[in-house]
Amino acid sequence: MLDDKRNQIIAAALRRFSHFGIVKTSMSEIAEDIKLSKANLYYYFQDKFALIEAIAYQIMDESDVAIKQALDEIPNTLDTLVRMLDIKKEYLEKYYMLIINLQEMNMNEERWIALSKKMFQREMDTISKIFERGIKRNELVTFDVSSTSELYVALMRGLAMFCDHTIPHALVDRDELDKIIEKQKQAAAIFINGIKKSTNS
Amino acid sequence: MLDDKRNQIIAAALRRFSHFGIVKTSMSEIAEDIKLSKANLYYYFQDKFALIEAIAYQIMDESDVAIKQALDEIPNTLDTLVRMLDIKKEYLEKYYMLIINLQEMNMNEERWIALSKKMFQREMDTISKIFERGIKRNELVTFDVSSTSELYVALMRGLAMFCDHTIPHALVDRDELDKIIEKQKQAAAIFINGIKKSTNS
DNA sequence: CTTTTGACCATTATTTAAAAATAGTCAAAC
DNA sequence: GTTTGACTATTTTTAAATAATGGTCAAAAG
Repeated sequence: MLDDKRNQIIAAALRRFSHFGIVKTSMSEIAEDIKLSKANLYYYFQDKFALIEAIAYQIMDESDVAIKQALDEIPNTLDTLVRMLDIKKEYLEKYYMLIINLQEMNMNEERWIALSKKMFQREMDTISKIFERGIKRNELVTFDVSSTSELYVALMRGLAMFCDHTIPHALVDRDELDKIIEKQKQAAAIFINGIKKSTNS
Repeated sequence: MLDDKRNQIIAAALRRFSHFGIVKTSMSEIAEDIKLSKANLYYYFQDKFALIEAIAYQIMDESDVAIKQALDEIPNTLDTLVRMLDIKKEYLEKYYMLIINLQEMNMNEERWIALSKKMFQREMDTISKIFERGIKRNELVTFDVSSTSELYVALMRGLAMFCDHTIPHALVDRDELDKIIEKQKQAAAIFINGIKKSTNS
């Protein structure tokens, strides 16, 4: 079955990408891993980007499921965001090199920018949902959900990038992950407090 | 006078650094600009770093004066922070290349890291003062000023780095400066609201 | 004693050309 | 519908040669 082969390829690529990164993984290597010729791989995926894109979407879908579950289980807005940060951490650890690479790719090529924007958009949509629920639950004040969730996501990403006070250097240091998450949680708490309906201090 | 020559050198270096950047400016060029031999320049500054450091401190001091003035004129915390962002924007525009370069320098060398940390520290100290005043004025709740101002500065810097939703790429795009400041102001508003004493929504 | 300089060196950047690797194609076979 | 070996065009790596730059120093000038 066509789909099965595609998934096999995706799995092999995912393994290499998340370990060695996108650039350091060649299409031949991926093909060899599952005993295919490179030409055959290109029968299933138009080009390298298409393969990467498929993987990116798969990861996004996968983590969306986990987050949707959290949304059902946790009513409180802040707790949900905190949970979300933990989930994101899991994924970052699991697919480290891949995710890092995805973020700092040939950002002068249309398709890469489009993918990057899509990923940001998906994250924004999730946050929007959480915010909207918070408003409905009368936990948060009314505000422009779109621009605020955009700000929130940018904030969290920026915080990740600017881990210690020295180098920004796009790639998140693996060892500093815990520290980053901690800061993000602290920021989330203040942020939510800043858009919460006041109930006395 | 020794100090006069030093200032002359600093002025010349500042001109070149803020225009062409640190790396693309050679010590010979700076010397030539003010009709000195390179060897003579080294009589006044131990090495290139010492010169850069002197400039960095000068800029920090200069902007500190402007900010201190804002602190005297504006009582409200958020307004003060907004003013601060405007001041920072001015400086960033004025010394663009220099400041950008300063942030992404050989960050594996001790002295650079130290300078970078110092700059962060200075920014943190200013924010701390603003926060402390806000607490004293009974405008803000009581909180750990140190860790919170650290978070605030990191937040703002990260936001600057993560301008549009695509490339993080350490250097702030000059054209996007207005957009960035806008976002920073929005973030500052929510942040302050998040640590403000509630007065009813 | 302070300031200035030309000549000098070591190390780092830049350039260039050749070699190797890689993305992607295609006609033909299975 | 799948699979492949053989092929190209384009990037990446590599390595060597060259140029530029940071930094030193002994000696001269003021």
